[in-house]
Amino acid sequence: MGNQKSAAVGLQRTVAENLKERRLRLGLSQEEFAEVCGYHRTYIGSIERAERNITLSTLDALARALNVPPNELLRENNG
Amino acid sequence: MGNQKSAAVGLQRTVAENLKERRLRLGLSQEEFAEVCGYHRTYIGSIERAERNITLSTLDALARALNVPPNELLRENNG
DNA sequence: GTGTAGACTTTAGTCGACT
DNA sequence: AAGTCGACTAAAGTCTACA
Repeated sequence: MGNQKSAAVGLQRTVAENLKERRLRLGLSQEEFAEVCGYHRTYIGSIERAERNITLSTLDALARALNVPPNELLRENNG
Repeated sequence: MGNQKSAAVGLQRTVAENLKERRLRLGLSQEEFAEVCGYHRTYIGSIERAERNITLSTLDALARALNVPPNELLRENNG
């Protein structure tokens, strides 16, 4: 077997879906949510479009703002 | 409340502990494991020392090499 | 209220050499 | 077999302006 490096687009999509769903559940716009977690509006948008390969610290900040454990954002909701 | 940005050292430690434990369980050295997942030996070492704020793609690569779901590496093992 | 594009700054990730 | 120190390249993250 070769190495295991990948683009991890799947994980990006999972985070994107979970983020959007939970943000809307809180009744927040991207703009409002961005302010809560301290990121720029356009950056939050690009994460929700699964364009971003975010770091642990960003994942943590999103999770805190959503009031969920970080690993929750990586959970696939097939149901 | 202000924004939610953080250094996420807690998450880094969680990943570090899970990675080391599972790598050892597979009977692999850092060097051997590094080759499996396609990263440099010194980089894997620094992740295990919780010095690194890794991205989703790296988390994914580590998880694949360990044959566990990515969110497993973010799970705190207090028990 | 969101998407896109671009220029910019910071940091993740690479690697060799020595301990 | 693992840690540390750099120097380097690639990409994360910031922000403004316009659609």
